[in-house]
Amino acid sequence: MQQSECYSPLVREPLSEDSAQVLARMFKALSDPVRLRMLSLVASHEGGEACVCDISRSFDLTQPTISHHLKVLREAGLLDSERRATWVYYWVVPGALQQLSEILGGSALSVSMAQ
Amino acid sequence: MQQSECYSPLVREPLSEDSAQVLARMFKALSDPVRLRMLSLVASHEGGEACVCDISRSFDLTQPTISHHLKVLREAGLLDSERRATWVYYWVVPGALQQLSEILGGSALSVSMAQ
DNA sequence: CTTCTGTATCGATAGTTGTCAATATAGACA
DNA sequence: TGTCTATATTGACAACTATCGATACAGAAG
Repeated sequence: MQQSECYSPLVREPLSEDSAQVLARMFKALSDPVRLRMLSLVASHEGGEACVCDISRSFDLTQPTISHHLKVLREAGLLDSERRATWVYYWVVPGALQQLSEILGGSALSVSMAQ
Repeated sequence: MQQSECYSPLVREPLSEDSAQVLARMFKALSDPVRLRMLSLVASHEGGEACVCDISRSFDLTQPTISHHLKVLREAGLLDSERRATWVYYWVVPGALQQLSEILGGSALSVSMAQ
């Protein structure tokens, strides 16, 4: 199996400014420990979704702050949400994490032979 | 092949605060369009490495700013560097990108069936 | 309509960050 | 030694962000 052909986009050629812009926004959403834990909590929650009340219980932060972080994750395209009666449920946008994963790692050995 | 068994760590269970801290630092290094392009430029450069002079030529930024971004990427564990005579060369730390990739995506379908 | 609960938005503030000009450092070469 | 080039560090500043308290909004239940 050839390796030089299956590099990730990031390694195959320099990112365009536009691509970098979009990607940076997604990574920025992941650049906060609280948001990473939120995303992981939602992703690993039963049924693949969690309401804000579930999430709030896991963090020692005020409710507006929780809401703010969820908004950042939603606007980055990582979470989606829906209101059901009194509660709002969040889930991971299908494919979003895998898309980022592929951009970074692509194939297994992408960068390991650079040196 | 079963899918529910090969989820990425992030999807399998809620991240610990410590893990989130470490991960967030790496993602923060990727959260700037300039740094993403720099990383990509180095990774895709001939021989897997580039000197600062190569990098500088691709950005409309002052030299101190270039140097600052490279430092952030180095301190996040994504780039390493070495001085050779007058020039300083940077390369991607082997495995760094793939590690991040695995945490995000794990297996192919990790999140796509959440809904 | 009123009240209660869950969630979002607003406004303010302390802390962080991207950028630059100025300066310092390291090595090559006279 | 001194000078030149490549890179790093320092200091300053504007822009951004994480957080909070106060307030607004949405739906359920009286």
